[in-house]
Amino acid sequence: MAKDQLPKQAENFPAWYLEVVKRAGMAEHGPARGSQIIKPYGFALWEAVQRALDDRFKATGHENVYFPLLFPEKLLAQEADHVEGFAPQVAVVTRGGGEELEEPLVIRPTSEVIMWSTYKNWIQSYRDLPLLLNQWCNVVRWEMRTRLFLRTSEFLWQEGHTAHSTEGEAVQEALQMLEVYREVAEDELAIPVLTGRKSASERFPGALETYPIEALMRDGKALQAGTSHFLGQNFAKAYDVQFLSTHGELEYAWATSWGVSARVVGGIIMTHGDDKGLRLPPRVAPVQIVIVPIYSSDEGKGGVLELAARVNEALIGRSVRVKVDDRDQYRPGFKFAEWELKGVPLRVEIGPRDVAAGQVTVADRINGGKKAYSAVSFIDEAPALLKELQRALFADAKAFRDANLREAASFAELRDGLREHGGFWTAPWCGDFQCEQKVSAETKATIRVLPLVREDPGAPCAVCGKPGVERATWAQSY
RNA sequence: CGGGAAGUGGCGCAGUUUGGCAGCGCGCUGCGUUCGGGACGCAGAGGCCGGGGGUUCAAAUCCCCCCUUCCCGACCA
Repeated sequence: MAKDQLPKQAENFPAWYLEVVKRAGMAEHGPARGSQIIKPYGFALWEAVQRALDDRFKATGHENVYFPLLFPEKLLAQEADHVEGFAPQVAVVTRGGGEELEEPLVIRPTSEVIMWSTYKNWIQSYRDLPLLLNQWCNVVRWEMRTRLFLRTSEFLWQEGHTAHSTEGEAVQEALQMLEVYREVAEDELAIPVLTGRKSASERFPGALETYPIEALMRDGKALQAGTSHFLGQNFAKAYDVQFLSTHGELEYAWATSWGVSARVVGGIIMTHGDDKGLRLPPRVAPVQIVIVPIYSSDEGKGGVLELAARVNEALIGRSVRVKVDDRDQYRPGFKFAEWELKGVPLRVEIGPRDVAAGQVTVADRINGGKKAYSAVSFIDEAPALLKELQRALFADAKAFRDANLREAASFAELRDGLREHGGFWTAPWCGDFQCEQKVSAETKATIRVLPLVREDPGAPCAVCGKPGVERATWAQSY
């Protein structure tokens, strides 16, 4: 009988989540308020996400850079909406070298300010544009309430900051990166997402449009897994970034910024996890196949380890991330449970019976179940099997998301649905902040997305009954 | 930042009410038996009881301040 079981996912989702994060060896709390230490297994997953994103950034012409962690506080004050939005969450360094600093330094909560105040020096002509830069870094935001991966006071992310000569090009850039994020979420992380625009009240401070990807967690709450912003000329004007156009006129540059953080690691856990722990998408799983050798006597041991080593090498030859768990101190049942907790997509069991039959026993973490393969055919089929599991995991998550993406015809239905069922609820909206606020006040939900292209819903606002201007999608969220 | 709960070997906890030798389970180390779904025996190691101050002959235990974590709100990737 299994000892030391996880909390049931359905009974206490937050406790289940924290247990998985800790027991799978992904992260633990750090010593400072809201900080976290990311452990090797969690970091390996983040690295896989980084690779998937970075490959696409390069493919779309972006270059990586690094800007300072600290910059003078007064720089922050130049863009009104931006400073107002971030001031409460900014950490400030006031001492250095054993003395009070004359000029306090802020720890970046995001880098629009330091980058755009520098872009001023880099951009003179339309020939300097577009400027397509990204950086992988950490940022600090003094959040009131924190949770491992999902909201920590310091977090890892990438932030792209681009400058363009025309409004149209900047909007296209923001939408292009939204599409990159959608593709990484769905094709790599197997997380189906909604894309769209944010309402004015949910927009990034200083942005004209914010385009998010929104995912649905297994407890019915939404998670913003990435955002792309069209910033207009706000930052160019605040930091005086002007260029000479083809017509010889001085113009302000157009900006975008976009980011994905290590929060998505939490998103993977909460999208795919079950009562046994994680289920990882093969494309980003640090270990795709684990081989567990089983032997009951020293005589059987040699043959088992030999077959395990052969399968291991053959899989490495097929570019599979494979690991042989030959730890002597644990028995097979313990290893099975542990790798299930860690979410490894396929587990290969090789024991004396398998050696005798020239076969391997393969357990499937995504769909469940075990199946015997001849060693040779498993080696041949493994890459295709992993592809199939990736597809199955996405299909699973999508079925759940689609089943929890509902339409509300009335305010009562919207309110009760958000309160009682959770998930996404779509309803016609008049566009007024008052109506948005009323729903939020009664349900704790917020508008997660509006359609990318505004379209008449052909029905009155579910809240006030005035003519609707578009359909809003609501959910409670992390 | 408001309301609630909690911090005791790596992890999970008891002990605090009523002050008096710091304990239990898991894990860890060694040896042996085991090994196809979370093994067992024997012998060990490991703790300024979150931090600082106070009361007392004596503090994990009582008082004050601070820090951190969890849950519920307000804030957010």
